[in-house]
Amino acid sequence: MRITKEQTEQNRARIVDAAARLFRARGMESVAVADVMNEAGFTHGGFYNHFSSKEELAAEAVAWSFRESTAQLTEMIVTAEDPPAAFISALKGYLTAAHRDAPGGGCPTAALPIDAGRHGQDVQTEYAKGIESYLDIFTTWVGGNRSVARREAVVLLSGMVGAIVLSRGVRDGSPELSLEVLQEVQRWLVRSITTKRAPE
Amino acid sequence: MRITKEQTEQNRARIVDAAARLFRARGMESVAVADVMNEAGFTHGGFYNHFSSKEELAAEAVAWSFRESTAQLTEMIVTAEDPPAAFISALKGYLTAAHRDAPGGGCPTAALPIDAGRHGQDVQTEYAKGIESYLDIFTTWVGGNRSVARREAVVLLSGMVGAIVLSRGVRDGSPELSLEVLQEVQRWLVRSITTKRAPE
DNA sequence: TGTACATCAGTGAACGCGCGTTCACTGATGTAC
DNA sequence: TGTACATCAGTGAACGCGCGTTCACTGATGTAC
Repeated sequence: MRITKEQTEQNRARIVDAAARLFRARGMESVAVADVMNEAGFTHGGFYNHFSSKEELAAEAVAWSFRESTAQLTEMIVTAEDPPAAFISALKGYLTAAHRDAPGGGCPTAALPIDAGRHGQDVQTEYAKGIESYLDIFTTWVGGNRSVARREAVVLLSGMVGAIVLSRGVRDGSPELSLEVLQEVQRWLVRSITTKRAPE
Repeated sequence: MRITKEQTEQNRARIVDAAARLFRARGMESVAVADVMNEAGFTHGGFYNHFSSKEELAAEAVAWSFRESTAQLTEMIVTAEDPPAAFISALKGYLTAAHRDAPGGGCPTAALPIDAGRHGQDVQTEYAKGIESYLDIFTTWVGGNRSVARREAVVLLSGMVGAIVLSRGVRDGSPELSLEVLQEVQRWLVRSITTKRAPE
């Protein structure tokens, strides 16, 4: 059952993509190699034709999800008629119940920080690179002096990530609190960006 | 080898305490029942004399860690000469490498949001109650109009939690970024509270 | 271009190991009288 | 208060199951000539 080289590459990509989704949705520990292979449409035995270990897959899946999600964000902003407005609108969309409830296709920054912290160098390196790419996008669109914007970006990203992880943590325990967190941080975020832009 | 009733209660508490530490440090999935029992100084067989399942322990451990950590915080503020200053100082201490590197004895809000989100009702309920108790403390010490203070508390807590989880996620992958996040969010936090207190 | 062999992606069974949970056993505590 | 039996927390072995990883096998693709 040997397969075309291109087909092999495609299959490998399908595995990474499946892992990227499952890991964000259910956590790296709770997803088995067999789950990933099954999600990708294969039996689990073939896994080691592509990867030397689950850890290696984890690092690639982290890189993959950041690439996908930063590309989406950039695309959304750049193709808009009013990019700065689209940026704010994207950040607002980040802090919604829809994003909270769909971690598998959502932001890896918010889905994986704790899992990343508990994994090895490779995973953490990819995670850190991913965060930097988010910060770069934020810094660009916050505008103004670049080093000031960078600081603002760090604060914005922290607030947004904190809001998502908290809202997910209490979702079933206190749905009101979960929504309150999203709403208040969204309000704060819009206020922060617009006042930064038009000071006084 | 039957044991005194009081001794039984103490032993149970030791198990919960060990779990509370290990779960925050390494995550609920990665810590085995046998690890907890061993940490508490027992063999693992006796676990089910105290708890009906690991899940039940998880819910109790969450409640326990919040009780411990909010009590510490309150104590620290209330016994200080200048409580409002002690509050700010406590928040600053939250955003340090020391706290980042000691999740086992640190804030459960920052250590467990994602684990909590992936667990059952009981765990999430305890987690949500814990967050509310944190928000109550924040709301009190932020001061001013209570509903405004509550909003401020939600934003502060989100920013702080986001900063800690991010700094932990990139610690080994990018130590500089890890510190940058803590530092910038700390700066933002102090600015937020002090300007709120003395507006212009 | 055609042929013959080597390669290797996918399959499905298997291996070891660790985990949550159960169980038989022990002997000191708790309790009924 | 003293005695006799029941209870039950702790021990250590065991059970089943799921996991990461390995392996023998297959047959179409890749390659050397």
